[in-house]
Amino acid sequence: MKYWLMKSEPDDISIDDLRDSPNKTMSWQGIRNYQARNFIRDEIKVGDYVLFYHSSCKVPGVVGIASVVSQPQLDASAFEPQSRYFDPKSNPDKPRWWQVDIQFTEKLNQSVPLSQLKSDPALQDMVLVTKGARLSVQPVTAEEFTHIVMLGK
DNA sequence: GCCAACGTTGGC
DNA sequence: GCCAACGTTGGC
Repeated sequence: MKYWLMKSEPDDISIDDLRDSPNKTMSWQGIRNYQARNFIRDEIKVGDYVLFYHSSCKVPGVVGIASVVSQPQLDASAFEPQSRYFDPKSNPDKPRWWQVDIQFTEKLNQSVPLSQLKSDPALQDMVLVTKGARLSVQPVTAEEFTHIVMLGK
């Protein structure tokens, strides 16, 4: 089982939006970065654990836990001209972008802000802290995952 | 709103 | 294949 961190802008989709979705599940559409796409397409498996991260907001940080509940699927929003995620270079014969479904598990009792992640000696090797500042889907170690969840209790 | 960091594009 | 120009992300 693997562990991931996924970012979302809460003004767009927040942890509460995920919790309030049908079956507490959403298709994670709109990934338009190749490195993130490769993780989604090639490495993510059903049952993997996800730290849900709020970015581009007042207090960025980890706010909850989710899990992966589908195999990778084509991201059909790339084919829809009216979609904000439309990509004319992707088409069903030559798909470029992929998605998975994720399901709400729980909201942390207290969110763990980026400032805390950055200052915690146990988390200095996190992709988020080192080089992944702009990567919207990134791997997390089991130790990092457990540690962050503990901080949020 | 600014801007640093980084990714992508495209000319050569 | 290099690299300049440009676009995007995301913290502050």
